[in-house]
Amino acid sequence: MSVTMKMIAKEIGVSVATISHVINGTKKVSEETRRLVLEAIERNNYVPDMTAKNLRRKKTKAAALVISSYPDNYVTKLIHGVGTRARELGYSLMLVNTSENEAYEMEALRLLRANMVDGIILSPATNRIDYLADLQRHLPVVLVNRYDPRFEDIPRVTADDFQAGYDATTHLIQHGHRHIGVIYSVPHVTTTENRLRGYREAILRYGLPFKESWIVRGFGTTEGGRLAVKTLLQQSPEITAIFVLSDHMIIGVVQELRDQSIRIPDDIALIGFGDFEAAAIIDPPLTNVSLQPDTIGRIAFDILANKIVNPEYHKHVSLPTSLIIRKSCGC
Amino acid sequence: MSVTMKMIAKEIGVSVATISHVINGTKKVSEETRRLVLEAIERNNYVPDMTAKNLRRKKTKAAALVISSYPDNYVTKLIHGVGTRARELGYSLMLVNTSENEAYEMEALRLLRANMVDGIILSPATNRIDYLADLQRHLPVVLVNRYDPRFEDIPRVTADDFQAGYDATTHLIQHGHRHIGVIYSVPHVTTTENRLRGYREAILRYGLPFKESWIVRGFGTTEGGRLAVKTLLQQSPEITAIFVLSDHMIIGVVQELRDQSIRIPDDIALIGFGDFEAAAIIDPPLTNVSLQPDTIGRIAFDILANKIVNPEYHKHVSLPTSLIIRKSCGC
DNA sequence: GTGAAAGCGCTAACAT
DNA sequence: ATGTTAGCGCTTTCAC
Repeated sequence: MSVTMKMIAKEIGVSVATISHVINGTKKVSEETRRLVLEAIERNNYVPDMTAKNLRRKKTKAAALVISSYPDNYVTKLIHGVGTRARELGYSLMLVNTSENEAYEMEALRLLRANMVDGIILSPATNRIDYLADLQRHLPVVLVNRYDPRFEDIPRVTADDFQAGYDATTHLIQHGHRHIGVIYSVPHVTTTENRLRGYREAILRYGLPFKESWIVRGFGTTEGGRLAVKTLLQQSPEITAIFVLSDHMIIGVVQELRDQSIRIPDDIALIGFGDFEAAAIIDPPLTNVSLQPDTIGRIAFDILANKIVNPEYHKHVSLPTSLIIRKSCGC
Repeated sequence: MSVTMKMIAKEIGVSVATISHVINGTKKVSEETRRLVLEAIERNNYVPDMTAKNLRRKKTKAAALVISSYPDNYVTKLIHGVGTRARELGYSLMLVNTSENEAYEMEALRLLRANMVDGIILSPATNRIDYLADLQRHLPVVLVNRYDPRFEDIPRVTADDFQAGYDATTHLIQHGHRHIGVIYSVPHVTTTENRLRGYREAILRYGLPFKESWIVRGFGTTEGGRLAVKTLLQQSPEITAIFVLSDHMIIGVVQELRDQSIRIPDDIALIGFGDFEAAAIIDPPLTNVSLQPDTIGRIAFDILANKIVNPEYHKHVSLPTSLIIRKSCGC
């Protein structure tokens, strides 16, 4: 059995109230008693029970990160950013990976709603997050990456996906490409949609043709990238450049092109989304849109921490992206 | 304010006990009342308060993963494995990254000891984990990757680091290398020590020379790898092959060698530790020891789940590794 | 400066 | 089959 406050109290003949006060510094306690209490705590190796504290205080000093994605480089860094900032601000972090599964997500959210955490950072599986409007009334929520444009009052922090899509596409166009394919992985989310809008905007701007068949969906893994590019090249052999929206997929794309003896960037130029360490030493070095997921995570947690204190707090942040130019684009 | 069981009870004129029983299925309740209760729950959007439940039941159905490492590919996959298995078994997961900081680790463990979780999976910052002997009496703990050989009764799951080190080194030796360097990142942990033992064993076995200066420590990042290889080559120019013990560092190593126009594998052969997606398309493709961190994570959670139910449960698992042979070793 | 006691929202033993 | 009630270990008013 664990030692409780009551036992400590009895042992040194003070009240539990006093002990609580020296632990939390909630009231003045004489130096004498204070020492007595501290010693007893030390001696008994006493640790206050969190479950009791949580129940009584109606807060847990914990937050949850509910993320819906394959464990790629992007997500990894996001988790790291959130986790680090959480620790810095004295919060514990619950991690839920819902693997792009909406049912898991709703179940997790339901569980978290039960006062398990003081707030949630969520990267939802889809844009349709009506249930958030309700959840939000109970619990501070901040969205990362993906959001529902209809709910302007839920704070969010994202990369400027539109601009990133626009910039990457423009870069390809400036290299002379007129038939640019896109491989994305998750449909019906703002990240994908905004990047695609940027892509179309750039194409439109330069008066280039646009074909639905140049946009292909792939499973967000290496193998998924491989398959997707195979499909894309088969149905649209006129393609000379591809914009790949996930860091794991582009690896598969490179593998497949290589297997087919298609040269990068000579035959097909490539730009990826989400930079990662190895990109620089891949053959050829990959040009990527850099997203700073760790910064997104840190900022998201800061916003959450604010919103926990002040539920009215509300802020959107859209972070600039940058194009890390290496060789795969033809530069 | 949240709706409580009591309110539901009053609304439909049954006792809280009954409600608790229909929710938990702990006792037979008539179909009639059951329906009544369920409807009221639905109507009021009632969710049982976890903090109260946790306090009363003295368990949380949550586990913690305390990990002490840079967010490299290895850790990412480990987290994924643990997280997935946790969800499958109905547990929530708290994630604590202690960034190789022993003070953080102890603080986190202290917090977790306060009944926050039912068990802990820990990858400790160092081998000296005396405090674990005590912690373990309060809370089920299973170690991953790293352990303290003196505590045989703490369950653990690791890769067979010794064998992996032995195999990788042997492979290099068979390619004719006689001066093999090692770059590691974290000292005083069994992972590093066992890999190093494997390295020495192989060298001894083949009657090759051994020099302390061939073993160099680097910070476990890309930049750390860069610096370490610079040092290594400077102080021991006779080196013709390097065994790099972390996936991020080897990227820096490749970058640095390339910058110095040192050819891989002709001038320096390379084997890395911990395989990752991009390794296959790096120039040259990297030969790596494959570790299966996700499997380690899954197994660790299974052991923990067992130990939570039966504190006597006790098991060590050492997983086989394999050498993924590509080009950087000279094959 | 210190203590008594109520009560957070549940579960489970016990009574009916 | 259902209800009553005593806590779980803490925090926090209120009294002294």
